[in-house]
Amino acid sequence: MNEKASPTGFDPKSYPPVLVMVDAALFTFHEGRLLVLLVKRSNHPDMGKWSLPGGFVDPEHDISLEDAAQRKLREKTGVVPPYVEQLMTIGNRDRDKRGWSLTVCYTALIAHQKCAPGIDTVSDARWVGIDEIDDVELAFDHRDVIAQARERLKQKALYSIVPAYALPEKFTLPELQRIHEVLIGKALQKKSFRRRIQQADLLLDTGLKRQEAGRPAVLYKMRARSGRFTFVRNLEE
Amino acid sequence: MNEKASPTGFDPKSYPPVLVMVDAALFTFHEGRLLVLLVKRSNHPDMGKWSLPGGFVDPEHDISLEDAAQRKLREKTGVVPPYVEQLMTIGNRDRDKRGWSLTVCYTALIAHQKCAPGIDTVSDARWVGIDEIDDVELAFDHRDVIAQARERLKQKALYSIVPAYALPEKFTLPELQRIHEVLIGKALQKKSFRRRIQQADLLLDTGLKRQEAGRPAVLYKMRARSGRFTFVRNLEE
DNA sequence: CTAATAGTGTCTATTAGACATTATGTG
DNA sequence: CACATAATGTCTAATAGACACTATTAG
Repeated sequence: MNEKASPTGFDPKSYPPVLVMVDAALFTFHEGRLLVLLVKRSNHPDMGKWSLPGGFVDPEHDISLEDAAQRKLREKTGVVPPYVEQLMTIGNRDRDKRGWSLTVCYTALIAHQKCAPGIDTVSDARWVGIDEIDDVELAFDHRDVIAQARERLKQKALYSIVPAYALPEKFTLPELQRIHEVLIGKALQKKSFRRRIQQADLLLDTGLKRQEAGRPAVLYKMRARSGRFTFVRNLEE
Repeated sequence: MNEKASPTGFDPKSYPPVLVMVDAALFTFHEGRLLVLLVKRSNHPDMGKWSLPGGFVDPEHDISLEDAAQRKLREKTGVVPPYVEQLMTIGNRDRDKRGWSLTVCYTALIAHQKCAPGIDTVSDARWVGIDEIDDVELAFDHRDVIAQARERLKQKALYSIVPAYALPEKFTLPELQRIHEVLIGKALQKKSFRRRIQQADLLLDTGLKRQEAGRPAVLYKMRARSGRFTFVRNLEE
């Protein structure tokens, strides 16, 4: 219906260009809080506001969207997070005043300590507690993206142990339960939480323990495919 | 890090263009079979092969991606399906020989009879049984898209009644169970299936019945928010 | 010893699976 | 009546919630 002009078929380049970006909501868990990484915009539009790490896809260097997203994350954190999953794509006429714009958004998780140590000392990137995000001026529609990413993570906390990727490689069950509780927004039964994980055999006992106060806790690490495992029965919200 | 050239900041238009498309895997259920709508490509590349309904986003006319997807679907079926959900976005250097290309893919569901009656008589669009898809020459990476859409629908069949959107507005519980069984790929317990739906109060008794052979079945329709409801406990695969 | 935290035992409640049984239509 | 399909009754099995209990460290 749109193909009327050229007889040799249709020339895609006759369309005005679309601005194509990738953005990533990178979460981590530190000192009992869920944090998201923000970077300060140094260019128009929305200069000076905070935004998710991301930017334009570079067709000359990026092989794929995943590639582009990983590159943006590596530029900000120094490493590629162990969990990167496509969240959704937003594209419309009005989200960027430079033109019709589209962003492919990713959710990513990483251990706090694995990030470039620079992050906390550099002024153009910072971790923000998810509950303080309302006080931050965010660029574009990134507030919506963060909200959606958080909602998806909450769902995953109900039926998987994906949130473990926001912890160090070795972690304790109380730590894992804690991040699930923060995501779900309610206290969980210790017994239920542990039972299902142990029954599904998702974690490997490292033989090490961590002690802070009271009885030392066993340090576990994830088994190979545990990130993809889903329980048939969810925890209750 | 990429912003080095222009002093006034960064010009997105200095990047080579990305081809931006939307594609939709539209499913329906008819005579016990899950069908997907394919259209024959009339242009290069992949001319003559079958593809998902879709095409280039038109920044001058499409307000948003959802808008573009709905437009493409309306062009092929005459109506906008009652269920359209973003599936995923694929973008890379090699999927389209015309250049770096990106497609935002949607999963859609519709009642078979609600489509333009033309579909079955027109040669450039046809419903294909999902199990016969291996025998069809498909354009681009659309085979992957269909596989992913199907997998996601299967998951939804395990924890929701979203598949009901592939049925007419009024449908019977045996019909709904049938499409769930096809998606999940296994027979379900009638009692379990009905019990959970009735307990969650997802359907409305229309007072009508449908009879084919044996006892007439009650015709139901979906309640307002039933499509978003999720059971806490899944059916087993 | 107490305080603190990790981890277990065990009972109940919910709900899916299995499968027999009853209900309601046609011819 | 027989047949076909719809719908229900009822038992079992699996597993999450609740919460009391035991275990292991520090001081």
